[in-house]
Amino acid sequence: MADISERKKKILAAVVDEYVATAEPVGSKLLAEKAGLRVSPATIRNELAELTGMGYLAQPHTSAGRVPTAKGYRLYVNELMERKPLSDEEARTIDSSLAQRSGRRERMIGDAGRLAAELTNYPALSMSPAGADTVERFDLIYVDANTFIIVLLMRSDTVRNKLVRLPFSVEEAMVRKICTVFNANFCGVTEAEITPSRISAAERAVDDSMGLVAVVAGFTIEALAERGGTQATLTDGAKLLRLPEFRDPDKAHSLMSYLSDAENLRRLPSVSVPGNDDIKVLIGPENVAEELRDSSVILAKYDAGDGVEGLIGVVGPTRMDYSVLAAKLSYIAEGLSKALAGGASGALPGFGKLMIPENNLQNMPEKRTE
Amino acid sequence: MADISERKKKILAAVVDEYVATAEPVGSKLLAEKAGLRVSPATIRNELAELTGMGYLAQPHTSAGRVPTAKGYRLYVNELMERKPLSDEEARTIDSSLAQRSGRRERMIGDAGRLAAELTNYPALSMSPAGADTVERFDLIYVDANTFIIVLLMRSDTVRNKLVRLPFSVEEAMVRKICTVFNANFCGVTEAEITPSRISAAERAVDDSMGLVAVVAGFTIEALAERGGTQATLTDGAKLLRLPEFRDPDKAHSLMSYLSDAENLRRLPSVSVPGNDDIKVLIGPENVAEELRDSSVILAKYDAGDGVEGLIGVVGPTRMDYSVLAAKLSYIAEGLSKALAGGASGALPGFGKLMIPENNLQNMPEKRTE
DNA sequence: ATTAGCACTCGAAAATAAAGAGTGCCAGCA
DNA sequence: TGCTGGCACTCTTTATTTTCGAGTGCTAAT
Repeated sequence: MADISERKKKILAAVVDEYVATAEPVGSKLLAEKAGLRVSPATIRNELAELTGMGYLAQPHTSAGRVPTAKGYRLYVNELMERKPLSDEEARTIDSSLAQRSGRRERMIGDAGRLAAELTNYPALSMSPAGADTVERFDLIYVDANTFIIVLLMRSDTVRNKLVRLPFSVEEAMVRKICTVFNANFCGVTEAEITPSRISAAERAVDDSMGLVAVVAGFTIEALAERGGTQATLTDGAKLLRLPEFRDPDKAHSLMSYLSDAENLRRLPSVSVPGNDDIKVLIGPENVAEELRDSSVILAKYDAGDGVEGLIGVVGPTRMDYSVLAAKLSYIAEGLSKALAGGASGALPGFGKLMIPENNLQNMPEKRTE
Repeated sequence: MADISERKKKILAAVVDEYVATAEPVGSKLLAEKAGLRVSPATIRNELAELTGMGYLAQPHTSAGRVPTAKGYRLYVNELMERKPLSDEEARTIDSSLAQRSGRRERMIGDAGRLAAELTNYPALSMSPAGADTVERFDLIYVDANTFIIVLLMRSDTVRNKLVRLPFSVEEAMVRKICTVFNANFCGVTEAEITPSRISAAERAVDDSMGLVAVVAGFTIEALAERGGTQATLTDGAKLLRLPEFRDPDKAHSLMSYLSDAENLRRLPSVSVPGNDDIKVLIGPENVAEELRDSSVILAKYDAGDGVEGLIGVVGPTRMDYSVLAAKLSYIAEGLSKALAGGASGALPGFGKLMIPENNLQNMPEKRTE
């Protein structure tokens, strides 16, 4: 890959930059002007022909300008592109947006996705692959004779709960006993380890003939299963339609349908690609899915705490400004990591910010500026 | 509106049916065959001309067939269309899909949306306008010296919680005291009623100098605000792109962008229209938003319990099969009402179904058949 | 009132023509 | 050997024209 002249690199970079900006195949004449080289179009043409032969460029038809191939983009991303730093203003926008909401973790991740979509003008996707979670502590709140609440404090510092209404009555002591048993036997346990036999054992231990233990265990399993799977969401898919490469409704439809299934999103980042590890770029055919063959995905890692890693990124055509997108996404990911570390699990969340008066005086729910 | 001959009605209905099916303007010859009338195309032409004059039909250009106007659709929806009952098979599909998931309320509503989208092949929207909620009961779970969990049991039978980590330590007694005070003073209270003065009073009552009361109050406000607003989501927006009327990418973009803002969705059903009250049909220009001017929305009411009403529906072009869509949506809405009433708040949720073994043996999360 | 007949309109699709951008290659020049 | 200007050629894009046909509105006859 390094067996490529300096001048060719410069030309390739210029082609990519130009094509990314205009979406039109770029020709020798334009390059002669724009690329910093002081050579004639004819010379450029020779170089272009060679680059095409090497597979970095392609031409839509015999008599058109050149367009980068996936291989061309790959080289560009790995070696050529200059890492553009964010403008101060953008950095500030991101900082403040992320600082604003120190709410629940899921919500912050969702918000980060929205932010990414807004800032990049591409559909954003956000994933939080919670590693196998476990219950840290069980609480059963006895409400009345036929109502109690299950509260699970998870190792991931999230809390799950469920209100249970019974068609018969139980005594508070019973609820307490169940709680104790669960805390003794099901803390730190993974989903797979909640076996029917262990449940029966617990049932015997508390002398439960009414299936209460089963209810609590069922909910626990549910909570673990939900946390165990990666959450993946797409924000603002409509933004695709603005792009010239998706003016063909069939293409747009195929891609958008594909992306609207969360299952597909989850599978997305499974490919491994050369290059930086904090930011992952999947270019066109590097994607496994047929539907993504002429689209690219840029993903940035963030740290969701406890060593769990999430991803936030954008989807778009192969023709994207990888350098600025990568910069923006890294910055967002970094900010998100900090926000999650600082806010959600560390010190008292937004202690200064959550104070009542301000919060309550602007009491219209969910006012977002867009 | 009733000043319209029986034959005209028949013809109008035929035009609508045909146009809905084919998306092509329909002409006199076809109508002469399809509509049950035993008259010649020429006669039909006369009638068509009159219907056009009355504003029920329009022709795209001088020499094309007729297309229903919004007014035409309105008449069709209100008087003409035959309420087609669902096929047994469809009914069964819906029943079983809804019965399957007896999870949390929000989840069920979301699932119903997905079901609607799948069954109708249109983007679905689901809204749950929870009326002003209040807290029924506060619980503070003391975890360790600098951690506790806030658990709010709401009147709507949902539970909200938050994990609080403190940068200093508190005693269990203190947490208990705060809990007592909140239960005494903030149960059944709306968001607006949580005033700074009441909070200060509570702070004095428990001798809180560290802002713990403020944290709990802040979370309470947040929970109330969130519940108070209508939740609205769109499922499967990509389905729009399959329709001929959205082959124009600009149209598609405009509508999809509009729909991807939840705020817009919330505003949607504010118009009141003539006709049945359980199912609401907004036809083209009856919609307030510019972006919806040549689209229609069909919404069915469901009962989310406690007299709170939600909506579930679909969005599409004005050319939709209102009768079958209305039927499907009513059925889903009805089923959802039952499911919510029976499962979530009534008896023990899915007592038989939630049993452990089956649930745990198929332990791959979220396997949905699609 | 209904119908057959017919001239007419107007869009969609097909056919044709013109324009333009960019290439590849060759021959000349440093 | 590498660069450059020149030039013929290719192939898309766009515009223009032509053709075709579906559907109408009107009139006159039943």
